[in-house]
Amino acid sequence: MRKADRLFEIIETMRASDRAVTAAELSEELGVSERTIYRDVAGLQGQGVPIEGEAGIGYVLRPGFHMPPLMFTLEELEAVVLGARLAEQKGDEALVKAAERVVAKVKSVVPPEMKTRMDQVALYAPPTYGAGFGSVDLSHVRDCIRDERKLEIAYQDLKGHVTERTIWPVAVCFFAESTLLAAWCELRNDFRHFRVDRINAFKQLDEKFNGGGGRLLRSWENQVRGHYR
Amino acid sequence: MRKADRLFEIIETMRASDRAVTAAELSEELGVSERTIYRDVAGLQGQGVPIEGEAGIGYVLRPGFHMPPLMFTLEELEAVVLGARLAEQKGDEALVKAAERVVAKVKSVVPPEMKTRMDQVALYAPPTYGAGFGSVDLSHVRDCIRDERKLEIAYQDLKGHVTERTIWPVAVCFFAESTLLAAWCELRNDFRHFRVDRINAFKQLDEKFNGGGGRLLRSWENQVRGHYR
DNA sequence: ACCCTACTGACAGTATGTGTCAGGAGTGAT
DNA sequence: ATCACTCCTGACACATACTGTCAGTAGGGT
Repeated sequence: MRKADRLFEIIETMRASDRAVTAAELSEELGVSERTIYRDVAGLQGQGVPIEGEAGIGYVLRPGFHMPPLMFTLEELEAVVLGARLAEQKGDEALVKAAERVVAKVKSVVPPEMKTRMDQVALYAPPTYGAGFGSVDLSHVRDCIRDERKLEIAYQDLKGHVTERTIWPVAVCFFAESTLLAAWCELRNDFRHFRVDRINAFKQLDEKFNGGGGRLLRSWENQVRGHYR
Repeated sequence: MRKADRLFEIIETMRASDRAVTAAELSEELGVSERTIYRDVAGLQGQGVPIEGEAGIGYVLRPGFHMPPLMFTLEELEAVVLGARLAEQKGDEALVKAAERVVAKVKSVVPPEMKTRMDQVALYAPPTYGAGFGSVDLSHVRDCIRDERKLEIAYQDLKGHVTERTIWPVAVCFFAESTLLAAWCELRNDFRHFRVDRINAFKQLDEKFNGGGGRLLRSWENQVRGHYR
């Protein structure tokens, strides 16, 4: 149980200090070697804790680690809860958990009298039956979208023909009836939409594609928009 | 780095859940044995985290434990954005605006590099066509639910018969196909569900009902839950 | 140029975490 | 009163993750 709270201590120490904190100071305070401090900090950074280190200076904790109090109106809180409940019905497992945590976090930064209101939000999104994702784990797909990682899929079209394709995943669309994966298809050399329940197999490739920080997403959006009009 | 964030996950999971969480559930979710969960929980309790465990029930995180909530993760931000987009498709006008404001507020507290990510969330909820609300302004209905104000409606049933009822609105349910208003019906002296697109007229009464701060809502939830099983 | 600092890699010993098994005790429903 | 469920504890063996030491690279500030 030593390491677990040492990580916590590191953050607290950085937050308490106004100037930069050196690894040597932390090492002294926590009674471990500097090497361990460097490892711990690397681990924290890997977890997304915004610690910045500069040679010759030390470490500083960039603001944005803790959540500042947010003020929401009653109506906005209802929107948060309804949104989460809808997301819970539509999303994959990881997204469901994320949605629950969002509500919990919002609840914990909101003034006390609002908290009970959040438990009583009278907006419901009942389960949409049979909206399964087949063999595909959507959370992996979302990871690939974020990382701009290529995917190799076996896809079964309307007539039952199976084709293997390498695709650049762009977006996931939650239609009422089905869930689609929008992607650039190397086979067709164009954007295509794949119903996730018809994807028989998928493999995450090491190869990445260059999405240009949302450029590919925008171009897909434009194409879809044009299509719908 | 596995144990450190597992401890954190345990707390988050407990806080996110409204009911008690069993060690088996945690073990499943975190991919470790139950024995490890018991050890972790014991460790957290030793550190002063107010986790209460009761045999036959599970674990609950006693309120009053105020660990400063951490900033949203990427996945949680995705859930916020998806939730808002779904709410925008399902909700009434006021709720749509509220959902937009939620995203704006969340974006304002998130570290800069996350903001661009939020613009690039690749989860879409296309409009569900023909999900109109008829003549009913749902935002008024939601006001009445919050205020525990009675409603007088003219309701057209499946056969086209119109009845006038005084109801105590309890909840709004967003089904894929339609939107329902759950309410205590004074005419039937029981809970009833009204499709909002079949409500011909509705008038907000000055008279209030006593919902007992969510008691009526809970009793409706229980009745529905029983119905579905 | 010099010191301070953040970083990285390799290596070896050990402390620590983990699963399995086995059992005790309390709770709530039937 | 039984049963199913749950929290909880102890023991033990195995694996692995953690740690310190040493050595070296690179960047910042004066």
